[in-house]
Amino acid sequence: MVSATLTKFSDLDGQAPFNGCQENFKQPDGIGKNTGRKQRLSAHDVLFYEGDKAERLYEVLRGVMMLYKLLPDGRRQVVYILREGDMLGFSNREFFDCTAEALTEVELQVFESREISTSPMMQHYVNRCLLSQMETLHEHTVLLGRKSALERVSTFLMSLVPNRGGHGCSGPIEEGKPDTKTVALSMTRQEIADYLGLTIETVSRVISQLKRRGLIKVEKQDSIHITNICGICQLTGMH
Amino acid sequence: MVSATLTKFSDLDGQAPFNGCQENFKQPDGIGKNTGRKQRLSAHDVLFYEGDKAERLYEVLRGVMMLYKLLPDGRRQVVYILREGDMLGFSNREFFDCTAEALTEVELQVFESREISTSPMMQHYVNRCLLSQMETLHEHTVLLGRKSALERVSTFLMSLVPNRGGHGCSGPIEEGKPDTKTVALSMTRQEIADYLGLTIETVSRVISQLKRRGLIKVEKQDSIHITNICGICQLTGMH
DNA sequence: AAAGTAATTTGATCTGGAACAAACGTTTTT
DNA sequence: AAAAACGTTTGTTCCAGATCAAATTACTTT
Repeated sequence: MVSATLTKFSDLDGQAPFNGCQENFKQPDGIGKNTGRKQRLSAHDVLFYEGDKAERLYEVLRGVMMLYKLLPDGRRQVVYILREGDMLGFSNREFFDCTAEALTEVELQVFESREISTSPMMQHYVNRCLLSQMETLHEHTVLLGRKSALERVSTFLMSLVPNRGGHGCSGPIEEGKPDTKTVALSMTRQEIADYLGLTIETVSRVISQLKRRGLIKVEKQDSIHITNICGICQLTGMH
Repeated sequence: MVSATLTKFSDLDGQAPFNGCQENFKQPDGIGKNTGRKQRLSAHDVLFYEGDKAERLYEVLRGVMMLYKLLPDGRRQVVYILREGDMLGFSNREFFDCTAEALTEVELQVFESREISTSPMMQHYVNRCLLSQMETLHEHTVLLGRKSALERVSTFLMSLVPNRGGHGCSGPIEEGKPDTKTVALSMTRQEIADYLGLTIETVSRVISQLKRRGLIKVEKQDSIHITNICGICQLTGMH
């Protein structure tokens, strides 16, 4: 059994003791853009398109990415947001079912698919990763299927507060600690709208409403200071 | 590498050649309701609740189940429909994130979690299973976030037509073969509504509309004869 | 088969969020 | 620094789907 505390896939290489792992994973980076094992992306670069051949896995070392799907008429749904430590590039079939695009500058660790399938340890790690993503997707399904616009945006904001994302804000806050946090959205209003199943206008209106209610302050367009985390939390529909 | 054509987890036991598998999986059933390795459920029986301790995996051998989540005020979202060959009971944490309920009579194969984690072959199978569920969830995310009621119900009906569920109905149909199929919903209107993020009334109205348009015939409440599969397919928003 | 119960359909009205439109900020280009 | 381009906010109108309310149909039970 792999330790439950592992949080980085790329840390596995040094220790993977059994089977597979014919190659050494960590390599010096720098040979151009895709240096064999590391890759850099600028904001809005596409890593792969839906329908592309799936032959590599990636781990986000730095930055934020999104997975999305398009309908033929151009409607878009962002299905997942990937942050540091998250993996992407899994596929059931030969081809990707989503497009992967960078939201910010991104640094990736690159793995060939066969590197994974020959190492039980890595497979186990991938498994945990999939399970965690599945749980997030279940939560998001509830958001899209059953929550109001106010609840959606509040849930989204809470997901950006470390350690409060999932089922945070249970009960009153520790004495002395201010119930306050500045979060980076790393997404435009359009991207947030496409993630939350809303329009850009509705996202903007809800943010304005939260501002008016004194729960948040918009510092820069993509940086929000939450002045009352618990207050936002009460609006997520989960309490 | 495990053969890509495996479709049943419970078939693995006979062949699993390496490691783990200290026990023989298939056992005679019949000792009461939960016979160690098999389990039967009646329609609307709950297999496990959200928050229950997660220590077993299940494979659906017969029947249909659903996974759902509830909000504190009673709103429900069905997040996944499980059919023959599907697995459930995965969990990232110690506890289940969803409730699992039978929609019809169900027969399950039961596995202890540690049986899985000690067999790389089974882990690999579980992995494929997770990836397939992930892909379905991505599709469903698009449905919930971006599709109209008509598109949602049409997509749902198409998912019940074997081999046409995902990206079916590409181009014209083979000569001679009638573009027709009777499908069992195995769900009430309320369950369908909670799956599609709609109300019971909207689901009913869309079904009536499809009936009026001559695309389907409602044979029994939960049995629908699709008289023009291609016609329904055109309404899914994916063509 | 009749009575009772539950699920579904249909009708009428209401409303949250979409769509359209314009004004306002912010960043980039020249 | 002015102009252009882009993203965001705010205002107005509209409509798809929710909500509320019966009526109808399908199952159970007796």
